Parts: sequence; structure tokens; C-alpha cells
Amino acid sequence: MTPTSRLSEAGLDRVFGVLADSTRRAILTRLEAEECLTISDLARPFPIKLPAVMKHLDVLDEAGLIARSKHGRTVDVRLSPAPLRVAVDWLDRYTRFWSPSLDRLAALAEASESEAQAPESLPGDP
Amino acid sequence: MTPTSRLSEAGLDRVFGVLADSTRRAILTRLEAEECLTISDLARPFPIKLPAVMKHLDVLDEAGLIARSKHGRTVDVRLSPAPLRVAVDWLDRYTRFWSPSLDRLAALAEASESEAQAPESLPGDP
DNA sequence: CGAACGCTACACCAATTGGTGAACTATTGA
DNA sequence: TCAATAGTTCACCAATTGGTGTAGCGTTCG
Repeated sequence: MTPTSRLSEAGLDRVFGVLADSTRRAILTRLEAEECLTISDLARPFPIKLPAVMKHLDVLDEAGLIARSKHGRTVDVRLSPAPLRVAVDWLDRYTRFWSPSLDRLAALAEASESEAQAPESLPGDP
Repeated sequence: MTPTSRLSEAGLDRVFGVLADSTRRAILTRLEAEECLTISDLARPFPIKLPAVMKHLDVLDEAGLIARSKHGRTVDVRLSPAPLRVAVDWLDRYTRFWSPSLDRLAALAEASESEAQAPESLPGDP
């Protein structure tokens, strides 16, 4: 039953799980600003050791939120924000509580965009 | 430094942490549909025991996402979605990656919200 | 009253998480 | 060539998480 929603649930678990850590959020923020960084450069500002950063990168990678490409002995890390969309879509149903106007505008945007994008089944119906 | 952002970070940790669990997401979804439920009624559809549900409710409560009110021997649970906004606001910076139009509409909505209500007037920008 | 009901509290458990230090591989450059 | 550099891997650790069973407490109702 609802195999699609089960998969979506796992995706939501992963994405929200990623975002539930301030270091990982900071990594995403940094990558949004810098476009492309080596792992050492990325790790430098954080008060944790490299292996810890590596684990965060593994988590981010598993959620599809970053892309790593090896060049020589360095690894370039790039943002791959597409999976964040499932989180935004899930949260969208709650925006009506504090801003009904935003809700309507989002619906409008979705309608105008409905020609190009994936169907993406409805979330949150266990 | 930046004591406010430290608090925000903790808030984001809590809210995203709440959302990283499918049972808790389902509880929020159910509460959004039903408005007000007793704990037993809320717990009935889930395949876990009451103490486990109780722990989820504690987590949701701690994040400020639900309100509990005791009436006799029952407890009414209500949705309190305001804290979700910090999550939406955080994610907002990434919407530009897959839908610049939505980004512009959100900015528009925010601008129109700073005065009063119901903008309704939409600029033709396809 | 006393039994059933709704909820809570507690001890306990296995798995996961976020971190460490140390050892290792592979590339680079003097 | 050989040492420094960039990244990876591993074993280990403490704390947290999500769940259980059981026992208890206050309320309602027959």
C-alpha cells in the first residue's frame, strides 16, 4: 500500500534528519555561498576534526544534498539542493496557518509550473 | 557573539529534529486535519504503544508544536504550528535553486504582509 | 464502593549519533 | 626521492533515540 509515500517518508526522514544538525546546516549554507569547496576548506571553520566532518558529508551525500568529485588528491564538494524540495513541499501545507496569502501564491506558482516538473505524490498520509 | 542566532540554531535543531520522524510528522498531519484530539484517539492509528506516543508528544511539546490541556481524565491535544515557521524561513533561501518564480512570489508575499492583509493583486510575470 | 479507563512514570533495551585519536593511502611538490 | 598534504578508514566512546513492559495515579461510571 502506498509504496510511493513510504519512499517519500524515508526521503523526508533523511532530509529533515540532515537539517536537524547545526553543523550540517552550516555546511549547506556555506556551500550555497561558495559554490565549490575542497573538503579541507569546507571543514576549516568548524571546531570539529576532519573525521567528524567526513561523517556529516556522508550523511549529506546519502540524502543527495551534495556532490563530491575527486581531482587529484583533493575532493570538490558542491551543493545539490534538489532533495530539499520534499521538505519545502511537506511544510507548505502549514504555511496557511500564519500567512494565508503566501499559501495562495504558492498554489499559483505551482499551477504555473505544472507543465515541466515531476508529479511528486502527496506527502504525510500514513 | 550572535546570541540570537545561537537560540535560533537550537530552535532549528528542535523543529527539524521533530520533523525527522515519520510518526511525529503523521501526528502533526493528523492534528492539522482534526483540530483537537485526546491522546488515546490520537494514538489509536499508530502501531506503537502509548508510552512511545507519549514520548513523541513530549518532543513535540518541547518544540512548541502542540498544546496540551487536561479535562478530567483526558488530555486534549491541539496543533501549535508557529515554530514551523523558522524551518520554512530557513529553507526559503534554497527555493531559488529550483523555482526562481516561487522565490519572487515569496518575497512579494512577505512585502505585502508587512502592512496588513490580502494582496490578491498579482503582477503578470510569466 | 469498586472496577474500568485515560494517562503518566519508570526501568530497561538495542540501535543510532556525533564525536575522538590513530593509522593508512595516495597525490603533490621541493 | 621523500616529506608534506588531502582524504579515508577504523575502533572506540558517551549520549541520545525510539521503543518496550509494568506499575501507578486520578477520574468516571455502573
